[in-house]
Amino acid sequence: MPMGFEPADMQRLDEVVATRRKVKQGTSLFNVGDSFTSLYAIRTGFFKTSVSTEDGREQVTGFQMAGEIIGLDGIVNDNHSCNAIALEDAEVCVMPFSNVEDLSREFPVLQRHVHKIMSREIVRENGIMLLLGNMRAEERLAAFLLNLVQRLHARGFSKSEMVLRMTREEIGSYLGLKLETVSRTFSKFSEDGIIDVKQRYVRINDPDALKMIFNPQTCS
Amino acid sequence: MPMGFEPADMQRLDEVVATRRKVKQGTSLFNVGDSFTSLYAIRTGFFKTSVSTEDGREQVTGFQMAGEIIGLDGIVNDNHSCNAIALEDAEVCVMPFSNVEDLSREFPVLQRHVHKIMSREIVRENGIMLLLGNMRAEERLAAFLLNLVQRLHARGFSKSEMVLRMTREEIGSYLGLKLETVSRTFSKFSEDGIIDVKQRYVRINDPDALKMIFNPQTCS
DNA sequence: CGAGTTCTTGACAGTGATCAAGCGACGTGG
DNA sequence: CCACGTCGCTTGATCACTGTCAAGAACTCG
Repeated sequence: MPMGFEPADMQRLDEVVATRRKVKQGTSLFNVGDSFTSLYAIRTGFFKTSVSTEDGREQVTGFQMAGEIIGLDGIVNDNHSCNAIALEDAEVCVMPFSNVEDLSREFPVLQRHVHKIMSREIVRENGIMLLLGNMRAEERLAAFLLNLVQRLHARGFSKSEMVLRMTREEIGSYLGLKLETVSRTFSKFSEDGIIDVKQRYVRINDPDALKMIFNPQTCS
Repeated sequence: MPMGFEPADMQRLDEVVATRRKVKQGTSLFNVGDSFTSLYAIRTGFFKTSVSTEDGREQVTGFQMAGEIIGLDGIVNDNHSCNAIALEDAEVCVMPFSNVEDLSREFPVLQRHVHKIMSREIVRENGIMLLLGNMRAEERLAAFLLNLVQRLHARGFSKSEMVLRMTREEIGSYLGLKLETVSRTFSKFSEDGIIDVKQRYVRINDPDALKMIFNPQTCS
């Protein structure tokens, strides 16, 4: 939720959230073609969003965690254009979009917040396009790990350790790689001592080395 | 501009546009790091937007033509995170974002319009991620040509002919390919009789063949 | 007309995909 | 508690697509 509200307004702003909804691991919050009614704020759990070609090739478009918003894809056509699937048991706040729009007109700070969330998503996707269009496998995975651990750290988790919620195949789909390449790249990072990997568990031993792979200029 | 306005409102809505601005071919409307103040509606001309890695690799994130909106990337951080460069002499309507927000609160139909524009951009980028992550060179170029000619046709141009405003290198950057691969793929399509190419001029002889390459399922 | 840019084409190389096999972890049911 | 089956992960061998390097042609614009 955005900062900068008058306490008196907080109660009104609670009105954006209609209900909560639990989503079991492996089930979808929404799918391509579902009619769009609401945005969802993730309270707990972990999601992936994906789109597909007609012939079944899947592209994971993002991994979302607590505090992030999903469903923005549905606004333009009143139908969702991607799938949102829980990678672990999750709970979301259902925010009917008409409520969001009504209250946005009343509270400029909420209006601004909504605009920033959408703009942030556009900028994030620009970054992924750069990754998919220009980077090599090692750079992609380094960027992915740094991004993930940074977001987890912002939520109070470790700066260097994490348990991945997604499979190698899902990571590969997100990064435009095959699962074997993801696995091999993990192994290489591990052999180089940059990380420790054991299945879903990853420990980053040398974050600077990852940053160097991701971005050789910034010798931080 | 959005449909469904009362004529009486039209005059107020003109207030979103503060000024017009001409942008000469090869110059930028804004660059990474420029402070964000306005969205821009393209009146005439053709733009590319791009982001870069620190070490100078460029990713074209989109090509924009008359009627489309650029600058949405700037909202989240009050700074632009991509470059917008005119590929031909252009003119844009400058829409100070504070005007957009103020009038959005007054006119729900404008508010809805703004939200749809941002959502459309998110969905478009999802599609590019799918292209960059999963498609082969021929599929990427077929998708690109079909998309471009469709947008031009919607603006009253030919359904089958076009003059590209961008170089092979810029197409390649957008599609995650090198310019030589773009050129070779053009040549292959031409040898197969699917298109005629002569430098920037492209004529689509067999749109169905392109659709088949792009999406083998839909045997339209 | 000429310089520079853009495009095409060829030869070769490299990154990551594909195919294949085996291992390890996890969960379920006996 | 253990056996077994499934799913996910790792690793090896080979292949293919696209990238790289290079040269020359065609076009553009001052």
